[in-house]
Amino acid sequence: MTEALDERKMNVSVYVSSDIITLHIMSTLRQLADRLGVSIATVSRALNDKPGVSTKVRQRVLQLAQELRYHPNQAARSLATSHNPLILFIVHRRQFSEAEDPFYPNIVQGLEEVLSSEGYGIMLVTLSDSQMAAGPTEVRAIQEQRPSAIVLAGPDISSSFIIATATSGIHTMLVDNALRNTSLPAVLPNNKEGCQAATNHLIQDHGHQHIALLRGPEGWISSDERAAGYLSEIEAAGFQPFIVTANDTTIQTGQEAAIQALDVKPETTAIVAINDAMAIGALRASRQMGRSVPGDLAVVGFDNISWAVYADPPLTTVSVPMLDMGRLAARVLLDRINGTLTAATRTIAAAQLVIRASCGC
Amino acid sequence: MTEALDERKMNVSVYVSSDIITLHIMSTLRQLADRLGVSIATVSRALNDKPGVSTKVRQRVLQLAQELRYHPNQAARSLATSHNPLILFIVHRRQFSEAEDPFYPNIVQGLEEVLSSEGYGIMLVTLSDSQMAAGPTEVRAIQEQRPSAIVLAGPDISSSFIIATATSGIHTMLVDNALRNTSLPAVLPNNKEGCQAATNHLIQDHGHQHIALLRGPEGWISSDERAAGYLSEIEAAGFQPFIVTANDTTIQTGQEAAIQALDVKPETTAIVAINDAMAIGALRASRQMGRSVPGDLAVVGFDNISWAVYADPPLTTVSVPMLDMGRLAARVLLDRINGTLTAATRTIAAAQLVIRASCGC
DNA sequence: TTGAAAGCGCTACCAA
DNA sequence: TTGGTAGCGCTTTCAA
Repeated sequence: MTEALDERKMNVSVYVSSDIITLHIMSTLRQLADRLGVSIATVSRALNDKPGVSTKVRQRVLQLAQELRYHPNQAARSLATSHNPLILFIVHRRQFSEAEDPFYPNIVQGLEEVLSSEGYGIMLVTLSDSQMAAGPTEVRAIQEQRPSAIVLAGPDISSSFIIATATSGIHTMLVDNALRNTSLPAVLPNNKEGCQAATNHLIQDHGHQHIALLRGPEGWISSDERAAGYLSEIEAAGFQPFIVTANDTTIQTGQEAAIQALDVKPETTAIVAINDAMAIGALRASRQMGRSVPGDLAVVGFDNISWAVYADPPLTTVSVPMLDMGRLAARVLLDRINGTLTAATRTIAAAQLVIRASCGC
Repeated sequence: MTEALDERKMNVSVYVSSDIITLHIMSTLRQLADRLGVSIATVSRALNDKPGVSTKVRQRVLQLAQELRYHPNQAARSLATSHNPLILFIVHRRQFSEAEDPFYPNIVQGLEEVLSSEGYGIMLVTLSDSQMAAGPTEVRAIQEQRPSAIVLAGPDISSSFIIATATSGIHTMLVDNALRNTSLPAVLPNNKEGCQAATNHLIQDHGHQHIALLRGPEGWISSDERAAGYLSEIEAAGFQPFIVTANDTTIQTGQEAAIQALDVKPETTAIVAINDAMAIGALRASRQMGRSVPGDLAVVGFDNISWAVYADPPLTTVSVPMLDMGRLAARVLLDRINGTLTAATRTIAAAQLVIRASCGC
């Protein structure tokens, strides 16, 4: 089954596997031009919807491109235009753990959905502590790919890294994070209002007076803002705030924080957790300490992850529309890249209280 | 604060934002060569560790590259070498849902970890039903990026798409899927043995005789293999198998399947679910039907997702090392790309029974 | 050991 | 409306 193939000028790659011989032919502008008897410049214009091509020629080009399944070589295009339609999605690499959501999967999904429709790709990058410390100039993907923009996701990206990236002249935006006193575009959920709603629900609808907050590290914007929402409601009601701060926002730390809260202030009758993971930890802690939820202790979370509804009891929480946040981020990014929008933007996605059983309803 | 800058031949991009002016200079081979008084060919050789450069010159090149923070332009390199160090990670886009794990996040994490250390990037692509039907030639990312390899993840990628991709001459591998009668590399957990261990545990250690299986669609290899594991143990023990097949493997379908199982065969005392999502659904169903777990009904899952331990009761399940599967997949891929390994490989990651409370232990 | 130069496939400018 | 052509930044022959 052998055949003499002149590979030299043919742009043909031959793949041999057991008995199958497949030719994967990628056509080029040159080939289209030759077959049509026109110049590659004309073909390029036609394909890119640029003016200066007669409708007749344009149609013939489009037609043939279709037939030959022509697709431009992105590397060549990037080289010629100095523009790579690629977004880098960067997160901090957590060590030692199969984290629940290492990549904000639903946000990435939303981003991918709209970016791909505009011809952009999305590349995932995780940064170790040392890479983060070394800064963006030491991140290969940034330097070698020359992406159109960078998304920095999560509260655990150092602000020095953020600043270095943003000032390096590359479009940068933040997701689930924001930099104060800065005009960096960011998309965030409506943290404060969401947490106000949750806290208020416990106060107004259930009459709780001793409500503890379980939160993550100071400086993590979501924790800070949600805490602010909690505080404003507690103070408006004239109650004493009681806040336990953990160094991470996981089930584990939530459990520990809840135990501490109930130890220190046994009179606590309700807990607001900064996210669902911590809330689930709190559920766990209360079971462990012999308190029934919601009978002896009400618990509300934040995020509305998919497991929240299956917690025992089903978790009252504040729903964060991750998919939409991804889509929003993509839109902002595209606007920036296209220069449509130059003003600073903080995009806020609506977070909504979803009432289930853990609050006592 | 204005300054006349000749941008023409300078490779300088100017970024102006409020008061800051930052120059992001990307040096090129040409610049290194000029500063050193050597040819770009020499610089290229030195940088790429190729023979034919005196150690003296090589050192000077490396030194200067360091100073100028030189990084090669990947687009130019891809164009020149016809090789793009990029892996496409492709999944099927689920409609209408913020799926729990749209991207196998931990697998992606494992992939990224080892691929990035070898200079490869990983790009995420989701395929709609229509794109899947149209085949790989209609996927822009595949045609335009010319990636080094493609990872097709999940059981819901059509085999026609898989075959078309694999025979198109591009390195292809499967994750959490496999094609029978084919030499396509794939990485999978040890499904059958894992499910045997789980089933066997219910039989031997807990004395169950009426054990139902909740599974996903026929043809989804993980479901098939796990079901085979269940069957072999049930039959070895001389019991009657009882299998409920759902059309997806979610909490929702698990709940429905469990209800159906308990309706049809109320004598069922134990349930093996094909994954943790379905197992959590089963937990839910049994609560709903007034059966306590594990008292009236034992339940075991598969996957050991991070929430399994926090289910009520904590879920006995079979742990699948997602992170390792990603790493393994990356290794296989790199071997393929480098031509180190040409033989077909099915890589099996060890799945292990982890015993918690839902089985009755 | 070095350098010159021919591409890789495309865009964009300048002439015709 | 067209075509010719000079790059984009790099790799890789081929000569020197």
